[in-house]
Amino acid sequence: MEGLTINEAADTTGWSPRMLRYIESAGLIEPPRTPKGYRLFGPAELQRLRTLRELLAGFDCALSDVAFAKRLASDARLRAAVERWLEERAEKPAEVETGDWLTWEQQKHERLLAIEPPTPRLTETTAA
Amino acid sequence: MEGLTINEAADTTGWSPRMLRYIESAGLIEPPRTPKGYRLFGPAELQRLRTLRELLAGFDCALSDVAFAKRLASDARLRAAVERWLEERAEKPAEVETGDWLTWEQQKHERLLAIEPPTPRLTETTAA
DNA sequence: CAAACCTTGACACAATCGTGGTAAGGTTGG
DNA sequence: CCAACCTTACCACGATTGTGTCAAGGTTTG
Repeated sequence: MEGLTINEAADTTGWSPRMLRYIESAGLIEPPRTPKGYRLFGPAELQRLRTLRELLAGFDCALSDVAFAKRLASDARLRAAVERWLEERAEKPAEVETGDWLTWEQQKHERLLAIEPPTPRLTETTAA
Repeated sequence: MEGLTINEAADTTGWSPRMLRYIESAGLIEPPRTPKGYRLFGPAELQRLRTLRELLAGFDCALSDVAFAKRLASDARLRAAVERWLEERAEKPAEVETGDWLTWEQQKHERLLAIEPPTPRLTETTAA
């Protein structure tokens, strides 16, 4: 047979069998199966699992982070939206002072009212 | 006072003041402060906050996901590591003969070490 | 056949995330 | 001066993540 079973894979990668299933459920690996449904971990999967370990430990990030990175890599719309948001830099309204700022300030109260939910919170410390 | 205070910003963005502080603590916004430490939300911050709302709702992702995306954008080494992991595709070693795959494993190991050097990916992504 | 695997599913539990609330204290402005 | 803001720092609480363990049942193999 070509590939390690889940317990053997656990031994060689340092993950527990439980975690191997969990990682699969998170969409980060996809080991092939035998006709009867047994997972078979080939060299590629094993390498991926070891590298994943180093990745998480070395950069102190979470499985869900890598899962999101995968989503980013495969969903162009999501990636574009996130990039757009990140590039919306927080620039100070320094040059708007010429008058745009005043206009904006004047409109601020209108905008306050424009938010449809009648925000029942007028003071932050609402007794509950 | 060139900017809204936290409660005004909360009203215009739909976030609670509590969440505005939380989002800041997550590193996703960085509103300037008055000399005495009061946060001041300018138009850019407010826009960012509204967009963030749409982003999370529209793609059903979490604040921590966006925070990680920001990390990805600003940390080239992390980005390279994650990309490398994602590209380590589950290329099936075809029909690996029983004696072959150990060598293959070893070669892969060497291959990994080969790309280990700090990949001077200097493609700065404008983020800091 | 029976032991030793594998599968999915569930219960459990610490840690963290997302969110609200409150307290103690400084700042602002009428 | 005093009410209404702001600040940080906690406590609380449901939801999710990460992880172990166990149960019920199918599979492989000595």
